[in-house]
This record gives sequence, structure tokens and C-alpha cells, in this order.
Amino acid sequence: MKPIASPDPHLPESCAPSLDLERFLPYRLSVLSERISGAIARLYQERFDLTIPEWRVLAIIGRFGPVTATEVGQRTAMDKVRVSRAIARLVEHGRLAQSEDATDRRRKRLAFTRAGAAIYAEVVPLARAVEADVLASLDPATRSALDAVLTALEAAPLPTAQDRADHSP
Amino acid sequence: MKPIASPDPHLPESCAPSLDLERFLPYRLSVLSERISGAIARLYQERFDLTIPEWRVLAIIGRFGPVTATEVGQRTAMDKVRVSRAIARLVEHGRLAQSEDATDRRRKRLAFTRAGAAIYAEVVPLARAVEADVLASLDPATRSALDAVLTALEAAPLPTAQDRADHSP
DNA sequence: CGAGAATAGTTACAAATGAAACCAATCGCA
DNA sequence: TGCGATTGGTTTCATTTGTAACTATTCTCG
Repeated sequence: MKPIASPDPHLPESCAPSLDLERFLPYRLSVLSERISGAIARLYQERFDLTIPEWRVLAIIGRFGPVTATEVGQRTAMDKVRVSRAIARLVEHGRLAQSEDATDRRRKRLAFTRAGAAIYAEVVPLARAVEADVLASLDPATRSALDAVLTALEAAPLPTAQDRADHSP
Repeated sequence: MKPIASPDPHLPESCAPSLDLERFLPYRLSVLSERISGAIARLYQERFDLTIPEWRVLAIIGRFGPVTATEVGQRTAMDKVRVSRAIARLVEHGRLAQSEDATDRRRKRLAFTRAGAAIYAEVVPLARAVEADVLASLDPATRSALDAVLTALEAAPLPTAQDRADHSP
């Protein structure tokens, strides 16, 4: 792995100031998220055969009680297909029960089965513990800045395709 | 969408303190990352037909010059399959040129073609601009805390499966 | 009422991804 | 040397995911 003189590799040097990926916010977020979510996911995947979308559904039902698929979607930033599939799997595994919504027969109300509630009760402390571990490794100042940073980023407006459609010569 | 009294949905209330997903660090990171990376990705996807893995490869070559696939992998936190495929597509599209490495015939050295360099030169300012927009929406204190927070999180140790294998009754 | 628009949720199909198997070339060392 | 282990990179297969089309039900308003 020895650096070799380049023959003529079309260097863009002059015009483009060469971006440093490791400092690039979206990249950092992506890697970080993949690392942390991935680690936790692997944890409850192995233990409970639970995927991330499934865990999110459980989390919503655990917090808000019986809900519809649409409501889950709104609260989890997942699209309806992903939600639908997570629910299907949870039902298959006997962790959720669907009941007809009397007032609207398109909807299905989702509630824990006993098994689902049991898993939820096991997963929550596990999740909390992992998060606590991560937070514990931050020094107090950083830890207290964390929430503000995330909240601010969450509120940040994002460019849409049109925004930057063409403002160039 | 009217909340209805639950028949008997196995509420775990007592034992599990009901975790709030919206405050849960891994969830927040995941949604945030998806939102920001997604927005940017859509931007250069539409304009240049460039995927995120491809953009990462370009970024590494733009910064470090001709490299091998393995090196790209090390610098981008992507596994070799993903790197391999990104490179294959870039080569197909005439954006990268592969040349045999004289000292090790397994390796292929990757360099921009003229077209690749041109795209890189266009994408970098675009990426920078989007990042700048996001950062600009943070107040100075938060913005200055951002880097420290990310750096700390990146350094945080993560639980492996064994770590939490069994420390229970 | 009743036809068309909207909504809840599922299905179908294509593209992205990851794990493991796989080739080929190189290294390590007896 | 030369043979087994290692490394660079690709291919295969199963899983995941997203887009778009689809079904069924409810809403809207003439």
C-alpha cells in the first residue's frame, strides 16, 4: 500500500477545495447513527429477534397505548410500508393483536399481546442502559450540550431540490 | 382517529417506565441522519445520478488522490462490498479509471477521469453549501458545541453483544 | 342519495444492502 | 523454493427498503 506518483489523474485541485469527508456533517451523522443504532439493534435482534422498525412500533404502543398503523407512522418517522411490515411481523410472532376499529373499518387498532408487553418490558431497560452508557462516556459539559445540539439540528430547515434548482450561470 | 378506551391491551405500565422514543438518542440520531443525508443525497442523485456510496468514493479520491478500494473502505466506514459496487458503477459511468497496480496485481488504483473530476468539482461546493445552510440555522453557542458533541459521541465506546450477554438473575 | 376524492393499509416489483462464499495474487516462513 | 495463510476484490444469495400501484372504506358535497 505504497503511494505512487500519479500518471495524470485529472486532479481538480484548483477549482474544488477538496472536501474533508471526516469533517462533513452529514457523513458524521450517518456513520454515528449507523454505529450506535447498529450496535443496539444487534443487541435486541439477537435476544428477541426484533428489528429496528419493530422495536419502534413497540415503543410507540408502550408509550401511547393502542394505536393505528398510521399513528405509528406519524410518530416514528417511518413510511407506511415499513410500518405495515413491522406490524405484520409482530403480529405473526404473536406480539401484537389487531382488533377492528368499530368506527372505521379500514383501521386496525394495535395492542400488545401478553408476550408483546413482556418483550417491551425487557427491551426498554436494555435500551435505556445502553443509552446511559453512551452518555456516561461524555463529560458533563458535552453531555449537557447534546440535547440542545440535537434539538437545533432537528429544527434546521433543509434544502429541497427546487431550492437549489438553478442559481448558477 | 378518535382515542377509544382499551379493552385490555396488556399494559406493561408498572414494570417498564415507558420510554419516550422522541428523546431516545439512537432514534434521534437515526432520524436526523436520514433527514439530512437524505436531503443532500436526493440533491445530487437528481443532478448527477450519484448515490451516497459513490459520492463518498469521489470525496476520498478528491481529497487523497488515486487510492485502492481497500483504502476507500477504511476511510469511509463502508464495507468492501458496498465500496466495490460503488466503484463499479462509477467506472461504468466513465467517472473513474482503474489502472493496474504494478507492485500488486490484486489491487487496482482508482483515479478520476476528466468527467469524474468535473462532477467532483461541482458536487463539493453544493455539499458545502447545504452544510453551511444547516449550520447557519444554529445559534453560535450551539454551533460551536456541535463539533465537540459529535467528536465525543464518535469516541464513545459501544456495548457489544457479550458486554451485556448476561448480568441478570 | 351518490359519484368522485381522499384515506387506511397491503401488495408487487425493483433497487440497495450485508453475510458468506469465492477467485486470484501475495506473503510468511519452514 | 513452495505450500498454507492472508489479503484485495468480486459474485451469489437472502433480506431490507422504497416507489408505485392496488383494494377497501370513508368522506365530501352537488
